[in-house]
Amino acid sequence: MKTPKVEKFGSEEDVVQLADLFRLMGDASRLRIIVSCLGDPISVGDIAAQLDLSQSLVSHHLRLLRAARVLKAERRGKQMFYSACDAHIDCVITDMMAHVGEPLDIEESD
Amino acid sequence: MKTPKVEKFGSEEDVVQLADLFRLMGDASRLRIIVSCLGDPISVGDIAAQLDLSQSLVSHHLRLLRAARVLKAERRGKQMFYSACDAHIDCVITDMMAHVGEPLDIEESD
DNA sequence: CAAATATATGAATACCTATTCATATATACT
DNA sequence: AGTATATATGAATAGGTATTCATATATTTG
Repeated sequence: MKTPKVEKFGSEEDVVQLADLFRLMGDASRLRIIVSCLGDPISVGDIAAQLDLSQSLVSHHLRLLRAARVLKAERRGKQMFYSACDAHIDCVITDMMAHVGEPLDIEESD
Repeated sequence: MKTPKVEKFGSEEDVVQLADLFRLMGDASRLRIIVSCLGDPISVGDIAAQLDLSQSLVSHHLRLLRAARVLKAERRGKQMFYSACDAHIDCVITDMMAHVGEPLDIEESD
C-alpha cells in the first residue's frame, strides 16, 4: 500500500512545532547565528563581531533560539557561550544545501 | 582578511537562499501543503480538501513553493498536479522531526 | 563599594506576510 | 458559441517580526 495520506506527522501540534523551527531558521541573521554555534561554543560578543550584527540583535535572536531548544547557553564568567542542542540541525542545514545545489530539472518527462 | 570559521556556506547569497527556503517551510499551512505533495502528484483541489484550506490560499502558497523550486506543477486536463522537485525536502523534514523527537538534555530526571 | 565588561530586555517602528474575498483565466463538455 | 469546473491572481487587511535604541542586569576586578 502506498503512503495513504499525510501521516508523516503524528499530530497537528507536530506540524506547528516543525513549522516554528523552520521559521526560526528562515531568517538570514538567525541562520547565520545558528551556523556560528554549530562548532565549539561561542560567546555572544564573538557571534556579533563575526557576523557584524549588533549585540542587541544577536541577543534577541539567541533568546528565541534557546527557547526553541535549537541552541543552549552556558555561562563562563562574564560571558555566555552558545552551542547547538543536538546534531540534527546540522543535518537539516546540510540537506537543505543539497537541495539548493540540486540541478534544476525542467521537463524531462518524455 | 575576513575568514569567519563559518565556512559552511559558500557565500552570503547561499545563506539568504537557504533562509528563504526555511522560511517557506516555516508556515504550518505551507508545510502541510509540502508534505501533501511528497508522495504522488496531487491536485490543488485535493490539497485544499485534504487540509481543509481555501482553494485560494492553497493556490497562493503553491505559487510561492513553485517559484522557490520546492514543488513543480504539471497540468492534467483541467487540473494542476503538484509534486516535490527533489527528494531533499523530504530529508530535511525527516531530520527536523528527529530533532523535535530528541530528548531534552537538561536535568529533567529526579 | 564603584567601575568596567558582557549580556539581556523593553519599547517603538517599519516592514513583511498569511488570509480572505472577489474576480480572472484556462480547460472540458454540450 | 456557452456553461461548468479548476486554478490563478489582485487587492485589502490584520497580525506578526526583525531591527534599533535605550536601559537593565549580571559578573569580575580594583
